[in-house]
Amino acid sequence: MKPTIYDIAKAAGVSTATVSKVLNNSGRISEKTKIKIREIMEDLRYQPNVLASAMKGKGTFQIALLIPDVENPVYAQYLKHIENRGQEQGFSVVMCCTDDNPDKEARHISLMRNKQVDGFIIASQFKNEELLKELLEDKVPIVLFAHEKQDILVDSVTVDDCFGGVIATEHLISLGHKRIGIVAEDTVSSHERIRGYKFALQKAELPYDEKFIQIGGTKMEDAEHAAGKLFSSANRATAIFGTNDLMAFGVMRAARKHQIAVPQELSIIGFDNTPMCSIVSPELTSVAMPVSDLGKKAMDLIIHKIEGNDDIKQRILLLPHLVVRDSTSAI
Amino acid sequence: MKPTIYDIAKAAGVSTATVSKVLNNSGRISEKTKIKIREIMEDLRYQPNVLASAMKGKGTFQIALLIPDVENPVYAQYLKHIENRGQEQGFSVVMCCTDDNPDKEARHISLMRNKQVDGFIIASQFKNEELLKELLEDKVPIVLFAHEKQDILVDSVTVDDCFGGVIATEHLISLGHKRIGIVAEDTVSSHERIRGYKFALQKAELPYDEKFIQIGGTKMEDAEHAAGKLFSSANRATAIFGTNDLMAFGVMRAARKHQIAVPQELSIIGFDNTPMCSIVSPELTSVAMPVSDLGKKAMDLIIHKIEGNDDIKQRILLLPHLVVRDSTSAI
DNA sequence: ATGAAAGCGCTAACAC
DNA sequence: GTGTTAGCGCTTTCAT
Repeated sequence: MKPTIYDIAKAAGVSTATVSKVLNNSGRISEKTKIKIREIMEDLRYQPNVLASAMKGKGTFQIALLIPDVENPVYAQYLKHIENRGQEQGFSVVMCCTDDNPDKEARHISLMRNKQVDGFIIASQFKNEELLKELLEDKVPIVLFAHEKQDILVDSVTVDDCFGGVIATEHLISLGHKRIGIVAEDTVSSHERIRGYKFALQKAELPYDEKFIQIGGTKMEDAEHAAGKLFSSANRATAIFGTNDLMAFGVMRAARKHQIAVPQELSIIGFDNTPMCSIVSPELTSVAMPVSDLGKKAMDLIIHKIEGNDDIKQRILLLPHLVVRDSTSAI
Repeated sequence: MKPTIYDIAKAAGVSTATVSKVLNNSGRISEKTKIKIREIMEDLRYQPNVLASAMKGKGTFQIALLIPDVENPVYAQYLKHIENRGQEQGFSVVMCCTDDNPDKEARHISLMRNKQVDGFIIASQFKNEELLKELLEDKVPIVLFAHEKQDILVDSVTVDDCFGGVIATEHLISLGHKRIGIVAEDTVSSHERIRGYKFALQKAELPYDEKFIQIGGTKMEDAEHAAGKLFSSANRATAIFGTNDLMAFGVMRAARKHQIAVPQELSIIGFDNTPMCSIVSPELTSVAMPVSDLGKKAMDLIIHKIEGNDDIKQRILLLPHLVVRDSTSAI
């Protein structure tokens, strides 16, 4: 059997209270007994049972991470860096894949509460606002990751999508492009990125033209199709901003089919800087989120809340940066 | 405060034992009280505390999954399907990224044991055989995933890499290729795949030639470089088998640099069938593991062990299949 | 500086 | 059918 504090106490000829105190180094214990107890713990290979201590209110040191789909490299990155920081801080992360399905979200949340995780990092859309509010009311530590709820008082760590749209567009503009198309999926983030695009155009005093904007499905095929439309119009765009890498890959594929040379005849830029960017040819220029910092911030913030600092709510917004590769060039 | 069985018991005018019994529907309880108690639970939104029940030996319904790096799409897939099956069976998965670092492996294992996870699915190399044996001795439920230890008595769920090598090679042979190169990383799986390659050659009575085999680093650049060597030799290979997709991408890139047309002048086949296969151009033919089944089997097996069936050890070997795309063609 | 004891929320053996 | 009760392994007042 695994030894318990009782075994240690008995072996050391002290009470369990004393053992517990050296374990948490709380209370006042003489150096001597402290050392002795530590030795005995080593000898017996004592490992405290986190469950028991959790039951006394110390927490499980686990947080639940809700994401739609790990297979999506963007989310895999989130997970990686969140887990990584958790590891450093002694917190484990329990994976909850939601498939963007509100029922699954609800089930996971409920299950995780029963399992007494200390908090939640939510990186899925989380349509169920009722549930979210309920959690917030129950003072469950929550951090929204990579998308905020504009209308709810909740902590969040996100990337500044609008700014990302700005730098992507400015990069293209600086290369001399004036007719810049967009291929986007219909999500909040995408719309923010498009907002940045408009902003940059305006700043450069370039006209904004609806016909350059294609908003559609989330799959590469959707993007491919959308790009096709963009190509067929007269006076077509010389550059296209895909609001995520997958969109951009769809555009690349369409260009190939239409025999349009990238980047000579068409510049393409993506968003997310997934590992695939350097695998395709030409390598894809993309806007990179500071995923590692995002993950770190999110974990730190949730721990902060777990430790009882339910002070002020905060929205942390990190800035993305540009990674120039071979898919963009001067006109 | 969250209600406990006590609250339920009091509200129903029964003892906690009765409540516990309807919770686990064990023992004999009259339909009437059963219904009544259930109602009260609903009303009070009672949620059992898993920790408390775990302390009584019922388990935490958590399993720890050790993988080297989630960012690698292959591992992300494993995670996805394992989590998925866990969800169906009421088990959560705790993520442990090891970076293939034995220290991290050991730390995770120790931490997870303190947190009382019910079992481990290990999908990282796990160099630390001492530790593994120790766990096995302690009767900790363990399933090795995607790589076995030939010399240790432990359950495992893996794909038949050798067979994968066979079908990849046979595909190439059936297309008329006779000089087939290999670009591989130096891992157990890769060597198995190469073994399959040799086997297929032999079966087709084709000569095996050392000079076609390049074994090197795990990065795409390594593969690119290795492919370069393969190209420079006289009477060069007409097809190359990359023992995983990344290797194959490296080969594709080298081909592009050397102006060798794929698949017209060179057929390329990968292994793992990662999502990237359909993003690159030409789309990559690859050997696909039945990841979903693998994940399911692994989860089912670990649950089986957790439930106390420490009967016989088993090695489950699933067969991969070929996914033909555009990177391979007749000579 | 150390210990006794109560109890976290639940389960299960045993009693009635 | 239902209740009593003794813990699971730990923490934490409150005594001493």
